[in-house]
Amino acid sequence: MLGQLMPVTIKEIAEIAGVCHSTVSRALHGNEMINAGTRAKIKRLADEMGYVPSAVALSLRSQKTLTVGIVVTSINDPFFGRIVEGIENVARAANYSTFLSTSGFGEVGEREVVQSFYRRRVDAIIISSLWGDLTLGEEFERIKIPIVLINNQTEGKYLHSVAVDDVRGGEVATRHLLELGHRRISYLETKNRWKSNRLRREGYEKAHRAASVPLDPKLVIPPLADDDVSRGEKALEQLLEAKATAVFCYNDMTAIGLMNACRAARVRVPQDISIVGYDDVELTNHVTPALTTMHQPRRQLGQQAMEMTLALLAGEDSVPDQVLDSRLVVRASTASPA
Amino acid sequence: MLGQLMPVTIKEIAEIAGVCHSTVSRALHGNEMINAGTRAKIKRLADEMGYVPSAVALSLRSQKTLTVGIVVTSINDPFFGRIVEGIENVARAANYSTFLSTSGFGEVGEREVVQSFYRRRVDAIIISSLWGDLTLGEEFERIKIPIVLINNQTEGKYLHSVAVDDVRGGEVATRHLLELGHRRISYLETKNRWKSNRLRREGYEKAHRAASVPLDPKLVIPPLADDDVSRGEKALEQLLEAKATAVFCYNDMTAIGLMNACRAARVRVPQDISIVGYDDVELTNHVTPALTTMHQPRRQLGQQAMEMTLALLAGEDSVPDQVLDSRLVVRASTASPA
DNA sequence: TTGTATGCGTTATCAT
DNA sequence: ATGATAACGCATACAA
Repeated sequence: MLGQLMPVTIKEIAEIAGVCHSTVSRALHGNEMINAGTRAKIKRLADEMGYVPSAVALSLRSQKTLTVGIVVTSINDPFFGRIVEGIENVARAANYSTFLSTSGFGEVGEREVVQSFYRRRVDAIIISSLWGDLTLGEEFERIKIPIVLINNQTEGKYLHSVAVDDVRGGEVATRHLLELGHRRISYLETKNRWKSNRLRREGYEKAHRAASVPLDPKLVIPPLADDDVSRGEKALEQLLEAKATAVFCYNDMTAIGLMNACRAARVRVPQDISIVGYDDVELTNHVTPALTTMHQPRRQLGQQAMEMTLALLAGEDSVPDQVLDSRLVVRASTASPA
Repeated sequence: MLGQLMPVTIKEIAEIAGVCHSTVSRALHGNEMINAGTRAKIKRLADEMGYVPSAVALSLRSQKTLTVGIVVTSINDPFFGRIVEGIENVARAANYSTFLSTSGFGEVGEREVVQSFYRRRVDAIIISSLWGDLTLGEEFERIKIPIVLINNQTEGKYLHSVAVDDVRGGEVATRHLLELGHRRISYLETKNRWKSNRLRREGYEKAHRAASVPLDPKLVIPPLADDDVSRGEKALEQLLEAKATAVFCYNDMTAIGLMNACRAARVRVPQDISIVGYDDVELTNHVTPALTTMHQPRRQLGQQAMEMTLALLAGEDSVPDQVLDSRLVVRASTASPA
């Protein structure tokens, strides 16, 4: 049906113009000394014929593709949407294109994706999805291109990263509850992002120590489900048993699940229990009551990651890891205990 | 093992193996008659050296890049997330990679993106973002590759498309309200997607005619803001003036904006006013009351689009446009009028 | 069975 | 000022 009519090449332009293809190349590039007449003629011709240079050929020759691969666990997750947006904006402004790929949660998916990016000869890779301290290390060892991790979950030091200070985040969130007067504050853990989970819990503990409020292990609720929302929904019972008056949740979706459970059980938020989330997903503004949460600068996370990538690509010697700050957004889901 | 700066090429393997590079190529491809010994040796060598073929070189030679470009207005919009996910899954299974790019809402962004994809020599383009009946037509005219539109907003017939039946969707949503006993039902319009807006309104009118309920032009509320949510928030006053007892909103985000306004004004949903959204974004399940809405099979939309693309790429003669059905999801935001 | 040569589209280094 | 030629990495038609 669609006759794959081939794109115009400089060779074809050259033929019609009655010159050599290298002349066309020069004319189009402009920066050579070339007869003004032929240059004009060739430019006009190229325009008429709808010439668009082949990035493929350019890539082969220059050994640079001007592409970066992005891997996220799920493109649907509202958390990643803004990150990708941030990356894409900076990338586009720098004439880079982005390959997007999802890895799911398994390590296998990640290897596959990285492998595929390597075949494509992307100039760099930005990853916002590491599942654990996987063996992807070897993979990276061989692939000598810049790799930037966003909120990375590994300890490897050979990689560049931009992240939010999770310890501080957990600390600020918890302090907010302490300052409201809460003394029995729960932390609701997650399953699949063990590092940031640990850091936020560290912050949670740190805040308690700073306020000289004793920690009760019973108040740390381990993950009861895979899915973020269900995890929150299933936690209510344990929270009540532990007599918590406030909860700091690993992320917003878990907090929202918990809120659902509270509504169903006629537990009032924030009168009976205060809830703090993490991420500040759009959603948090639209639930009832609006959720108090730690705002993560997600768009900026993506932008910084891409800017670091560009710096690395430009061969800059020292591209320091970035640590961004999250900030508390107080809404309606937290209050002083009864 | 030995990580070198540049990726390994068949030439390098050939040198070490003491054979010609074409022999390596054949050995790696397997389907040629070749000495079993040398094949094994070469394969082992390639493995040891960490050889990964260059997709760039392959593309140049084969004139196929095994890539498709995706353009959406915003990657952050929950509506597009699932669509992209659907595309990506099918694409990856078929060994295609996806370039992702956002166009914003202007036509300029779209041209730019399509242009960039063309330079990259993508094999096809999937667009889920057309702003109007833009002049992108010429652009497509020249680019002789398959283009698949998702929920397209243009009338061009030279393009392929997969869409949800908006007329029927509007009709079903409205009928639901009519069946609940409502007689003054508003339609809340949108701004930047005039075609589907028109179609949903058509469905809205059709349902009224089918039920012999007179239409009141005052009940159709034109867009009062650019942003989806604000549009909903600003509409309440006019709704009350028009004495509407129910509202069919162009999409979920607008419906949620309206719900916010209702809460602020102490207008009870659904007791005082029933609200129906459109899209069934995740969010709708988590607002209070949970939103009744038209479910769009977004993931399937993406999958179908990519499958159509693959069919077109495979040279299939007739690849019919797809029209998917949306279905009503009744939740808590609708009830019979007082 | 394997080596040689060619071309994909482009830029760059030679010549002329 | 411009033409000829090589090179980027790979697959393949043709020769041996």
